[in-house]
Amino acid sequence: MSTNADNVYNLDVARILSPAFFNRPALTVARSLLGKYLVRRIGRKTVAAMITEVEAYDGHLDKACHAHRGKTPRNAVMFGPAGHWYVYFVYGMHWMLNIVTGPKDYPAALLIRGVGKWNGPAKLTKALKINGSLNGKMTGRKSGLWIEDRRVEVPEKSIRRTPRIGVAYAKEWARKPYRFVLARNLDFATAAD
DNA sequence: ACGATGATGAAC
DNA sequence: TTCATCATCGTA
Repeated sequence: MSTNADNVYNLDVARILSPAFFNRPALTVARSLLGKYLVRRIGRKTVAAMITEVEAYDGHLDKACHAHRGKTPRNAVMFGPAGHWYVYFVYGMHWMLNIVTGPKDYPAALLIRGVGKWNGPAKLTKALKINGSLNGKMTGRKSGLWIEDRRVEVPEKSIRRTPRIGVAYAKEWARKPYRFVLARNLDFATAAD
C-alpha cells in the first residue's frame, strides 16, 4: 500500500459531493449540478458521465412536484434529508432518478434527465442499472451511486433554462423555467480533463 | 400519433 | 376494489 496510491485514493474521495452540497435550494443545486459527474459502480466496473440536464421539483406548492398532495409512501424520501436518492417507477416501465435537496421536511428533488451520451431520464437509468433498490439510499460510494466534482467549468452562457417536460397538468407551474440544460458543445471541457 | 405496461393514490 | 393517471420511449 504505497503513499502514492493513498494520495490518488484521497483525491478521488475529496471530490465526491457530500450530502451537505445538496442541502441548499433546489434551483441553486440544479444549476450547479450541470458539469458534475454521475458515477455508478456496477460490479467491478465504474461508469462516469457528465450531467447535462436536470429539472427541479421544489416544495409542496409546486403543482408538478410529487409532494404537492402531501406525504405518501412513494414520495416520503423527498421529505427526508438532502443527498439521498429518490427513485420511482412510471409508465409501467421506466425508473426515474432524483436527488433530494434542501432541509429535512421540505420536499424537493432534482430529476436527472441527461448524463453523457444518454439523453432522457429513463434511458440513463436503464444504461446505468438504476432501479428502486436505490430509493432512499444516501449518495456515496456505499450506495454504488454518487456525484463527483471534476472541476469542469460551466459558464452561464452554456446553460439554457426551459419549462419542465411532461408536466402540462401543473398549470402555471408547468411554465416555470425549472429545467436546466447544458449546451452540447461543451466537449472541450471533457477533452481537457 | 399511439401503444406498451404496472405502480400509485384517490374515490367509492 | 376499481379506475384514471402517469416527471417516458420506440415505432409509425
